[in-house]
Amino acid sequence: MKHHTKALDNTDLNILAELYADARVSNKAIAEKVGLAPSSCLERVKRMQQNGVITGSRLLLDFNQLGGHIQALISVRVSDHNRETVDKFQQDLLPLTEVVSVFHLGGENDFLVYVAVNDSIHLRDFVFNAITGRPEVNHVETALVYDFQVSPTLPVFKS
Amino acid sequence: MKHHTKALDNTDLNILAELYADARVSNKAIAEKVGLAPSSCLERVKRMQQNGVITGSRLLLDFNQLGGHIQALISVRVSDHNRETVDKFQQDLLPLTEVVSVFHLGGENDFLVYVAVNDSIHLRDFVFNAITGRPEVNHVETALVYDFQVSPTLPVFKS
DNA sequence: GTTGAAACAATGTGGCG
DNA sequence: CGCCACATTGTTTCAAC
Repeated sequence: MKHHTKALDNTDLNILAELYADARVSNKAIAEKVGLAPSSCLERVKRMQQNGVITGSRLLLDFNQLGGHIQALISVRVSDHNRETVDKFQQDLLPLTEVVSVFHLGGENDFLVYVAVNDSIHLRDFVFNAITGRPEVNHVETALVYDFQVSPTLPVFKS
Repeated sequence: MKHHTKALDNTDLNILAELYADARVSNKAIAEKVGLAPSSCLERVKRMQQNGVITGSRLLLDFNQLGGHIQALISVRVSDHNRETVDKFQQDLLPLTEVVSVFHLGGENDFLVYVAVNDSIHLRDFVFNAITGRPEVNHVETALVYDFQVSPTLPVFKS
């Protein structure tokens, strides 16, 4: 995935900052903000998609209004840390409709699974069916998510 | 924030699913997918933004290619669970450039702070300056994030 | 919700520094 | 080589139904 490319310049980072704050902003608006012609700006965005710097975009939603009244983070420890076991866990869990995201961690817990579900019955079912039912799973701990906030600004990294 | 509105219908959910998978998809493409005229589709998207169902959109980025070679989840316990303490913690942390997102949790840990930083020196500095330096913070534990994956599909909730 | 027209944005080409 | 201007194509948006 390391598509050996030239480093991003400051204009690239400015473009990413605009898109990070609002992924639906128009190319023309970005171009104005960063001081480029629309065609040049679009060229850079396309290039960053090709390079894999930009990997996609997501909507932020109020899951509560959609019926997802419970959100939880499930900490999971597995008995076996082979690459196959780890990859399979992620690949099995990510497509499940309840799953929003999956972290693979170093440290005490191996995974953190962020889920959104209807209600506590649905949460319990999910944990039994998708997590504790797996033979490699050793330890599970579920914490309710009261609030989840995403920064609107791109992290800045020193060159 | 509960803008008492009519429930979302199935077409609304289909629109959200399209935008969730790719927030930059064009309105015309959504309209085609869900079988609506572009004008009606746009009207629904606007309505859902007004209602607060759609709260924003973000780019997904490869932080590594941006120089964010270390990502971590910092678990934090605070000594005081008043609303003011909790709100202030989130409000102080979210604007920091290293912070990607903040979970407020029930359970043993009160917060989980997801950060992306340059290197381990930067991580150590962040933890000292932004977390352990706070008087209300009781307990801190940092876990490296080896991998983070976001589901491309919207959770489905039973009506 | 739809249609259709006008305004606007995205995108490809060629030329300039 | 990257940027810009311009022309073409496609998209958004609004009014009328």
